Amino acid sequence: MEKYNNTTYAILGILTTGCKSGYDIKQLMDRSLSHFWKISYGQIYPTLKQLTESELVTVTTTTQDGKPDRKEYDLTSKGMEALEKWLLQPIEQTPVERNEVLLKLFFGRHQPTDKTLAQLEDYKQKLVERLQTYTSIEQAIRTNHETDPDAQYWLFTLDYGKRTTAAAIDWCNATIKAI
Amino acid sequence: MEKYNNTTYAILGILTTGCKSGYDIKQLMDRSLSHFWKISYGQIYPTLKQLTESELVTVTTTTQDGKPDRKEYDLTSKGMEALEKWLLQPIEQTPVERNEVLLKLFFGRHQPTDKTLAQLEDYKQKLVERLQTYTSIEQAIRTNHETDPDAQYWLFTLDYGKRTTAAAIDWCNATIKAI
DNA sequence: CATGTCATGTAAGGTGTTACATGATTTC
DNA sequence: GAAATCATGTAACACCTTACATGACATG
Repeated sequence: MEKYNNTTYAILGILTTGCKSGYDIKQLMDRSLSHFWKISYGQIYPTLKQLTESELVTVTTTTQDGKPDRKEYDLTSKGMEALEKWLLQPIEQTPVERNEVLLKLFFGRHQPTDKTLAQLEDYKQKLVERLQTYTSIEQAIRTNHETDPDAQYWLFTLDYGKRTTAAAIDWCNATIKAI
Repeated sequence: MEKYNNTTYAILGILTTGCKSGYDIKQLMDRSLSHFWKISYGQIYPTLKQLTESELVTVTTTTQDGKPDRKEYDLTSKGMEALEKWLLQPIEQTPVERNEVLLKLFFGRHQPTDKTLAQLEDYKQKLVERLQTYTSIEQAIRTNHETDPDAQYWLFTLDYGKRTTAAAIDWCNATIKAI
């Protein structure tokens, strides 16, 4: 069995949720996975093509009136197997999150203090907005997917985002005070 | 003035701390910036070459007895200006941290519960180890760089790592209970 | 005598984004 | 009439890691 990268498995996984087209996949990603996995069309379409060639998915073109043609993708049993196998693989190593704010703060000595503070305030605001986004997503899942068997897991991942973001906001406040 | 990527500025910044060679830069990165910025030699050496060509740094080859030759890089005034200018630029957008654990958990419905729990336990352990690493780095900074004017800022970035990691550990515990 | 440290560098390949191209329909 | 939504796709380029190549000295 070939090996694929995580993004490919993400697409495979999303196809189990009812999303069928490249467009659908992008929608769900932006709405529900965006806080820990984000990809562009430039990745989605070529990956779907590749998955079709490897026979992990099949494709059907459907015509709709008033809307453009769609290509609908469905997992094959081989595709489902590949997904399940990947899920069971242990996670190698958590890659480092690159943080531009921390990078600049690391060299904060070469910057006027008021600029450093302004940057921290700005970052804090972005984090607060992010936290609000998470709350919106949470609401959306609770109302639109109440009976969805996936909902529970989706809320777990959201909770992660909420907790770590809240911790980052606390850090902003503490650091602003300390400077 | 040309534009460079953040990694290039990271290298420029590290050159202000007393590190002078590519090897030194890698050392400091691994020891002090590794929790929010990590790069390989495959990036460092070509970047130093490029910075020399752009005249942001100068290079001197020094011979040492018992050790290989070293190339020592020094910031030029043009280089220092570029660094300061970059520090003042506002941060565009915080990129999304890709998290394989969350990605798999998102599709947790297709995995046996005991496997999901095992993965969370594993992740938790890695986070605990990471927290310990941060504490070691903190100790190292407090003892080796007590009088260093950079130390304060380095400790701020470490505090970020500690707080967000602790929040992630809390999340692990809560999620393990909830499943 | 094997491993670790010090030290520099390149080539190949993977991964990803951005910008562009195309075009119909619906909503304000 | 403009903008948003729906929908697919490619080419160019940016960025980065891994593996390899080289070699001396020090430590156990």
